[in-house]
Amino acid sequence: MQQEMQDQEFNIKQDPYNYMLRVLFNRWKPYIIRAISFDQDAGRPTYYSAFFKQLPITQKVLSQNLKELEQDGLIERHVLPENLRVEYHLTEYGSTLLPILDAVYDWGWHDMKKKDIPIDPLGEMWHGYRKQDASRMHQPFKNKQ
Amino acid sequence: MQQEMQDQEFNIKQDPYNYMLRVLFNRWKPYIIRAISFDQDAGRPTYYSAFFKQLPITQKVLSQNLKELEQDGLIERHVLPENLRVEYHLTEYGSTLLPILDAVYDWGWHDMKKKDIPIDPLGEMWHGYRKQDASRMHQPFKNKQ
DNA sequence: CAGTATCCTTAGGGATACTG
DNA sequence: CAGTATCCCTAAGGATACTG
Repeated sequence: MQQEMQDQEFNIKQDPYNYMLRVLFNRWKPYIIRAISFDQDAGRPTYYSAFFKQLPITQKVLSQNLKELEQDGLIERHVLPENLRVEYHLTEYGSTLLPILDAVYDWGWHDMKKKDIPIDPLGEMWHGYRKQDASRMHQPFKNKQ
Repeated sequence: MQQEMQDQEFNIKQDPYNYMLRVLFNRWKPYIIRAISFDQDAGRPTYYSAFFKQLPITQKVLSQNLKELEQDGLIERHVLPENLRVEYHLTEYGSTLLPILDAVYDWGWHDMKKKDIPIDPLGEMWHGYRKQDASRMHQPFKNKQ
């Protein structure tokens, strides 16, 4: 019985850390979730087009990530037929990730400060590390100027 | 003065989330830190060769990650000249990441359970989700059978 | 407006061999 | 024993064009 146990190796594909790399810790998901959460706090939904006003992400990558986040139960997608817009909301389940994201951001923020690495001010606003300035926070990245 | 603020875009390279993707959330670092922490709890150091008994990682990738972790102040490297071995320890600073890693693992573990995704038992032992079995936990991955 | 579809680039990691 | 050095490969993301 010990033998049948021993012929197993660690399978990273079935481990929660690796799983979380797919579910949450990729290049854009923390920012997408943060953007939705930020709008939610302000009492408004997040439209598909709104992400581009905050994040230099392409449509392909955004759509991919939104689809995965929806399939994983972290966000909800609502189509408004009258004007062809689509709203995104954080689910309650998805919001259970916010404390983790906060802890990660905070650790990183302090480490960067400690090491004198410059920190992006927009991200700081989203996280309350800098006074919020609406005129900057929704300034489009594209069609700038 | 508002103008000079507005002509800035979000620079992901200077944001803590992205920074943490390099510092901590890559394929192997959570496991490396976990392995050292596990040995530390058991009162012993972690030798370079010991990682290969737990993780299917290559020497190149392990060395790379250990070097970064050391440069980032998360682990310490001690050479024992008498027998040419090298020990690795978690620094106090590095151990401040453990609560975050635990929270990430736990969220992922519960999510996988909820969705009936099989979870690797070795990782569960390292995290106390399964009774520890020393005979399995240090079974080499390489030269198996 | 909110997406697909295609093509391309690159960074991270894997395999293997070699070294002080 | 504890690493480098090379070469290779894939998966994630970027650029651009098109669509209901």
